[in-house]
Amino acid sequence: MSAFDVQKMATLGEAAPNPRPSQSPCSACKIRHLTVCAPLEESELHQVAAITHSVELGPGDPLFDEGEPANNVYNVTAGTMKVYKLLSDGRRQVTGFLFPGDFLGLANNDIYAYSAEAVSHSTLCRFPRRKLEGLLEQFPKMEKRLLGMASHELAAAQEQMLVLGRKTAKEKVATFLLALSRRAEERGQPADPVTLAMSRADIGDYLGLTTETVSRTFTQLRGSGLIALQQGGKVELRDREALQDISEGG
Amino acid sequence: MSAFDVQKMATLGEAAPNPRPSQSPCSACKIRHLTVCAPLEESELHQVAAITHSVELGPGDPLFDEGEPANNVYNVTAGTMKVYKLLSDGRRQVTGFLFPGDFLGLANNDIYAYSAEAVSHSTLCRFPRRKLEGLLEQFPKMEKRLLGMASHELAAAQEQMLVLGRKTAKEKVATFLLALSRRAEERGQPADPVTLAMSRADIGDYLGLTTETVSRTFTQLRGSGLIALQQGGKVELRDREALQDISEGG
DNA sequence: TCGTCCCATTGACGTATATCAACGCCAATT
DNA sequence: AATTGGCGTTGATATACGTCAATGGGACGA
Repeated sequence: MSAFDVQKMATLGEAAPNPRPSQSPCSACKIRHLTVCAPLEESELHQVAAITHSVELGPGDPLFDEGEPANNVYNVTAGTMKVYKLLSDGRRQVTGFLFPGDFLGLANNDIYAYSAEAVSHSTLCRFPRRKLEGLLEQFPKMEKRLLGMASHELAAAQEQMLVLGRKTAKEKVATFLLALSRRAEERGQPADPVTLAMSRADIGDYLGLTTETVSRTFTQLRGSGLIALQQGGKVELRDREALQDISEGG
Repeated sequence: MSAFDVQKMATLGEAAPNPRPSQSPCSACKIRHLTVCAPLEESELHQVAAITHSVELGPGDPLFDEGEPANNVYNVTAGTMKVYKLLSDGRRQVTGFLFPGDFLGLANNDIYAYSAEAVSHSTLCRFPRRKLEGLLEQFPKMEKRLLGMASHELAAAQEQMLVLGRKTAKEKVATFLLALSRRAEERGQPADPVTLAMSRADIGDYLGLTTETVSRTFTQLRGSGLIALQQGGKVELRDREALQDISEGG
């Protein structure tokens, strides 16, 4: 068992102190590409760079846990993260997967409402909350940008409620694959084959299914020729139109 | 599917003209109490009043439909609204119930992502989007307030994902009743008995259940002495602690 | 090279909830 | 008073998905 795993188990068992992920100041060069910074002028970027730090996480590393004081917000710059909520008996709901450009850690009270953990090796840009607030005061356009991102997330959350509450397993998986493909495309990555960085268990916890049902549904879609499972967790979408029809309940 | 449902779907099928709800300018007196206006000075309120109109809806009246151009945002001032999304075959997911103080109509592209309809007789304050944007430019603290409200909604949406994806029918209903009670309390209304303005079908579509299962679950909770069903859709919470335990999966 | 562990897959079986159907209540209408 | 329609409740049955269990493969360390 690796040192990493020991650390993780301790975190789960007792309220362990936060892991100490590697950190270094964010370079202005990278800051420029952060989604929240899009509206800023070149001359304003260094003020953002002054308050940020880079964080690096390996697969399975926690970033923060539900209930912790929300001292930071983060922008994903590389890798894949997942955010989730737990019930006391261990049932888990993954509320989202996060990719480069995505934002996390906004909390309306001062406590994180969910836990965040790396799915694959990831890097993030950390904004101390207090300092960020000063920045937002200074740059209302940055605040406007944040509002836009929050609205976007809210719409995604409502869409996911429809998935969780009213779609069948097959429809859920088809919806998931297409959404993942679209998001990959948005980031300029290949939309087909889609890379599934996360495990079947994670997908199940995202879609309100068990790993077994997810697996069976993949098998079923493969049997119908709609997808093909490749090496390295890649999924080829062989018939997007049919998947689209299924995802809409057609 | 009942005749009622068919009729409703027909309304959606053809791009029906918007209902023409009764409208009148919002008085500054009421504006003052709008949640978005909380941060504003007395002297600033009349500028808000200048752009708003009051809208009145009866039970079942639509406010807007998913896919329509999002020309307005609204603040509920009285009554109960519901917002929902539909699948092509009529399956419905209610993504939220809205009470006085709640905001709706924020859309990050220019299209409503969901439909909104009155549950009970309701009044709302309408903000034309373009004019509101000017106002937000002028009052950054109003924008900050909006961001706070959006964050709050986002947290609620994530909580609801946990409910939809991972809770049993009994846990769902217990969670729902407690949440409704808390929200009534926040608005200064009696937390017990809770008034259920919405039908069993609406509750089912909110919790990812059928009306029958909702009904049976109420019956079951009543049988255990945890709730009592009163006249007028009121529910007495006779054992909040037990309900709380159930809602958390204990 | 061989275990070990984790993960994905597959099978057999169980069950929570959906579906289909009937009934009663209440309010509105005639 | 009789009729109608919407809504909530209850019962019988069906089924999609969960649960439990076994197997196999790839990554990793001894």
